[in-house]
Amino acid sequence: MAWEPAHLTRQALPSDTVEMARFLIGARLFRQTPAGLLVGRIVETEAYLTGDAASHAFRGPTPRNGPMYLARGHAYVYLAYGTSLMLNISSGAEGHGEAVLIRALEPLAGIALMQAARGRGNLRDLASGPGKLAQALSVDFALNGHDMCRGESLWLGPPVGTPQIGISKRIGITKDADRPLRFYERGNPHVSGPRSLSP
DNA sequence: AGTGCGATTGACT
DNA sequence: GTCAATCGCACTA
Repeated sequence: MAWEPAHLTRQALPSDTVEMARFLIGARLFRQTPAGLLVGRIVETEAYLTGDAASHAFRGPTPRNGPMYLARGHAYVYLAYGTSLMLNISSGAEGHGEAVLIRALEPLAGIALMQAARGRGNLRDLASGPGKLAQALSVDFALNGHDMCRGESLWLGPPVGTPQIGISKRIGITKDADRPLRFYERGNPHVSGPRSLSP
C-alpha cells in the first residue's frame, strides 16, 4: 500500500519507558500475515518499570521475560491466565527489563481479517483489551523477541492525530496497583474497561 | 516434583 | 454484577 509508512526506527522511540508508553498512544501498529495486512492505531498502553512489583521482571531475568531486557522495540509475548496472549514492547535502557503493554487498538485496516480472527463483528469488540488485540492481529509466540524496528511481520508506524492523553492506575494487577502508569486516548471508544477508569 | 497464581475474557444471573 | 476456564511459569522443597 502506498500510504504504508516506514518502520519507526529505534531512535524514534523514546528511551524512557513512561515516555514511550505515552508516545505510543496514536502510533500505528502493523501486522503482516499470510492473509493480509492488519493495521491499528494504539489507544491504550501500560508501563512496567524496574523495581515495579507488578512487572514480570521484578525478580530479574527468567526464561519468560527475556525479551524485556532487549533493546527497546522488541516484542514480548506471553500467555496470561492460560487463555489470552499479551503483546508488549521492550522499552527503557537495554538490559533494564522494562516494557510497555499494548492494551487496545482502534482498527484501521484489515478489519475483515480481524473480525474473522475474533469471531466477532462489532468494531468495538475487536481490539479493546490486550487479549482481544493479540487475537485480532493473530499474535503468537513466533513473534516473541521479534525486533519491531526491523521486523517484516510486526512493526510500528508514526503517530496519527494529536490524542488527548488520559492517565490512570493499571488494570488487573494487585501489586503496585496504584501507580499512574496506564495511558489512553480520551474519548476513544476502543479503549478497554469501564468508562469510570477512562473518563 | 508439586503447587498456586495471574498484566483476561466471555458467558451467565 | 458474578464467575469459571485454563496453563505456563516461578516459587518452594
